[in-house]
Amino acid sequence: MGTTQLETVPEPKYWHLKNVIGEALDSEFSIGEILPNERDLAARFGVARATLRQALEQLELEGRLQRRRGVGTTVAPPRMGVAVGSPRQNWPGNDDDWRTVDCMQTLAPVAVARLLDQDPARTVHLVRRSRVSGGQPVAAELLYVTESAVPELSGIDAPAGPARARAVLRELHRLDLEGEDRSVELASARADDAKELDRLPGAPVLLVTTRYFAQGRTAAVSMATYRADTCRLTFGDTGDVEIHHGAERQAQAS
Amino acid sequence: MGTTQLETVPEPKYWHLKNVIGEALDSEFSIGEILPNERDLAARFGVARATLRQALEQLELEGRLQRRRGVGTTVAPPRMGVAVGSPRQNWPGNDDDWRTVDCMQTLAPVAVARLLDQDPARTVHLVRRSRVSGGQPVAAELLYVTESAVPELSGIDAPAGPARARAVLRELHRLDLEGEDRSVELASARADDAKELDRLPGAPVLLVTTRYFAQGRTAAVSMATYRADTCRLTFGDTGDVEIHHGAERQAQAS
DNA sequence: GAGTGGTCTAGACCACGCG
DNA sequence: GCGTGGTCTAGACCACTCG
Repeated sequence: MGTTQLETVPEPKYWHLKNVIGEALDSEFSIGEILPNERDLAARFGVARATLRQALEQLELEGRLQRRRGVGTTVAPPRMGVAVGSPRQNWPGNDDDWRTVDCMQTLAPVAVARLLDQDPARTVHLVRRSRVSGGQPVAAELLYVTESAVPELSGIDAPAGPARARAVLRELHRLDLEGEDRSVELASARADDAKELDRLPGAPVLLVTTRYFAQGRTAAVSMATYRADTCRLTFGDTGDVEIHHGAERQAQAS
Repeated sequence: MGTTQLETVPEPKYWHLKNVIGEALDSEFSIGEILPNERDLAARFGVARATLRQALEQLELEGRLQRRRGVGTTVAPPRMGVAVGSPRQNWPGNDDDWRTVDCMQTLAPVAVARLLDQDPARTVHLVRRSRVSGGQPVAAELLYVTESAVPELSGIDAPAGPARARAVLRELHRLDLEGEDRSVELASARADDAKELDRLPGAPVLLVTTRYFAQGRTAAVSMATYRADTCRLTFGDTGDVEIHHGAERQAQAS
């Protein structure tokens, strides 16, 4: 990465900087390599640190850099493809790479109650799961299950921990899944999700909301929060993929 | 929106600010209403403008605010649900809300050539389309079509404009679509896409990459860039949706 | 304790939209 | 021309990680 002077064009400096550094990442750095620290980089490019940071933020958003406080900035590996709802990915049974955390009985937020098409005053089972892929935490999920979908659990009072969560998932799995309904949007990580995903609060995430239908009703709603910097969500019945990576930058470059 | 003092906790000011303003948006503002300008707001909350801006940026990322240079900051309407690939949404025929822009013959970027499983030295048809929903531009698409998928066009030399684009789509539509393959990831808008989407370069977008299979091969690849601030991508065969909105904030609030 | 990224400040000027 | 948000600066201090 040279000490190149920025041009004097009307384009923002941070935009140039982002492109210059982005190209340097492709040609002069390898995955996992650590960059010089922000103060040095800023001095080298002759800009204020805040400006340099604006460029790095963009590159991090695009999944090309990873920054950790107290450690440094490293070159990120290509985003990993994470399968979302191809062959009933999340419907229990395939505990693939989901780790069941715990379970409690609570009131669903009104927005979730609406998705469940249920009275907000009725309690639901709330199962928390987290998904790990390639050794990295990639998603935190809140799974809201209506009590009517898993009636056998009404009497059970297992401790509100993993055991109970597994019981709920087991009962849920007994149902015939009739369909699902999904949406994806950009959000920022809530404090607790951020912690679980090893990010700072407010980090960009992809919020995947799924409704599961069974017995002619909405049986459960999942709100899964995926790290936007490290994940590429994949859909589709052909479960191969993993072609598309790294070099896609050239298709998307300015 | 009061002149509330920020607490003296170790949480970042901009995070508090974001929450405070976010709550004010729900309770004291209506959609489309304009907020006081940044300098006033910063003074009112007793913070530097940069700090206030950090909070507003987050809210904009979450689709709750809309900021336009030279105009001001307004309260954004709830994100619109945009159907992505339920009943062959993009496969020609349904010109739904897609507007065909133009078409040219060019070399595909190597990443796209790889997705097409084709020699990067072979040219492709590149159709540009843009999608409008609710009067707003929501997506810009680059559709790469292999020449072998639409052989009838080899001899044609219509002017490289909309007419030619429509011809390509027409031929493409003749094929039997055998399957598709989709991925969604966060990206930042390239300069030209940004312009088309009425955003600044680098604005956060959802990049939807789709491979279309026909005749046992990959016939086309679409790279569609959706505004992340205004769109919620919806999937699934039950094409209703539009329940889930606004109030979901309570499900996602810190 | 040294070094990193994260937050925050108080200014300045620029680019754009609109009357 | 005025007011808006967008960019940029040069500093300061904080929170975290690690040797």
